[in-house]
Amino acid sequence: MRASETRRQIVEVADRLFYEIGYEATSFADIARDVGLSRGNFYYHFKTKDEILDAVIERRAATVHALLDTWEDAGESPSDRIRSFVRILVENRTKIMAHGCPVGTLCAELSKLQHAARDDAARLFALFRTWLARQFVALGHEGEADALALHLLMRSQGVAALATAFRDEDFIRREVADMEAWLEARCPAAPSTVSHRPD
Amino acid sequence: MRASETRRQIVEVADRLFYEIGYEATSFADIARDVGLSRGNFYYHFKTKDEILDAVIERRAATVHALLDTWEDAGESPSDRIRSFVRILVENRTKIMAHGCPVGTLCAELSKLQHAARDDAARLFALFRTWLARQFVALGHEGEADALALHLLMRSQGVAALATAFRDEDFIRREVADMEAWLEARCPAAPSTVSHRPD
DNA sequence: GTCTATAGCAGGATAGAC
DNA sequence: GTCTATCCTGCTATAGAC
Repeated sequence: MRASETRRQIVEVADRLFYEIGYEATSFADIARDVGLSRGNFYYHFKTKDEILDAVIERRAATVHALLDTWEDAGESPSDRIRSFVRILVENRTKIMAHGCPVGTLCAELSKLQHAARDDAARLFALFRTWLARQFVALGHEGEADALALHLLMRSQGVAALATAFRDEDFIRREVADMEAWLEARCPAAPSTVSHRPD
Repeated sequence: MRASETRRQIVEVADRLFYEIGYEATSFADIARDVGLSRGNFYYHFKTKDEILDAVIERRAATVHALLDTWEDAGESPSDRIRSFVRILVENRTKIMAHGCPVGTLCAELSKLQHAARDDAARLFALFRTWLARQFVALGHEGEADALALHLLMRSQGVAALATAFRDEDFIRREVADMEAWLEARCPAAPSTVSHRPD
């Protein structure tokens, strides 16, 4: 098999295992087994575990970019696009209840390990942050776009964390509906009469 | 030294290390070193790592109970008490930016490891949940007290997660102020004119 | 109750044959 | 590019002296 294809498979499997059982808990043997490789051959493709982590983070960044592009194209209005972001919590509820948010849990794990790739993982959050902020700017919230973006990111992280702890699907749906109502209050079509700060 | 005192020290050190570097990443050698014990002697007190984990979760539950009791006694009104809960995010900001929320990160880690103590850790969340719900009942929100409690827990988890990723103290303060405003709108003294559901 | 010594195993990583 | 065989390290855990 071509090296690039084997490499791609390794990163794909590692991405899944890092998400499902965590970076540290995933061993070379686990990845090799799932790819169908011997442990020895593994090192032809990746010299260290850190290298695989870098490749996985890069892959996730590409996935996030693709996702944001899809929403950008599909959403008629900025608020439709933001709604797409909010709704992934419901769409991915099964995985989230089992393993949390892929970005949030990786960041948390790498932070504790004081891993060098810690900031690279945080940059995945930043992708959502800047994209959301751009949508809020388009909605006319220039001065507070970044704060609103962080607020929404914060909520989605909180929902993911509690959904994992309590495994409560109704809770996810309730909070997503709440985020949509919050968003509705900030659309130019139905402007809030009180304040533009997150509440 | 008395066995019970040594045991207490082990649990105290393990509690700190599990928080700072994570359960799996913490080795017996780490704990033994910080306590000032030989690795061998360790097993006189705890037979397995899981036993230490159980003791740490028990210790954290006691800490949470003590904290809730303090707030219960100190807070003049239920909303004062809830405000105490919200403000730990600011008070513990340095530790939270470095290692996240002790409860949330433990739950996340044990979930990924599919550890048997997973649900015991989630029960730490439940302590806050029922306590907060009781305060909301006292504020006259009987039917939605649990949903409001979960909403506040969700927010605090989200803030902790993003604070760890971005290490942004201003973000924490802004969101805490926001939670206080949200709470203000739900106090009988200044009732919300729109709805009692979290928004 | 504390120590040293050590078993036993799994992980990351390497060498070299094919 | 893939394999087997192997090394080293660090971990959990045990045995037994003091």
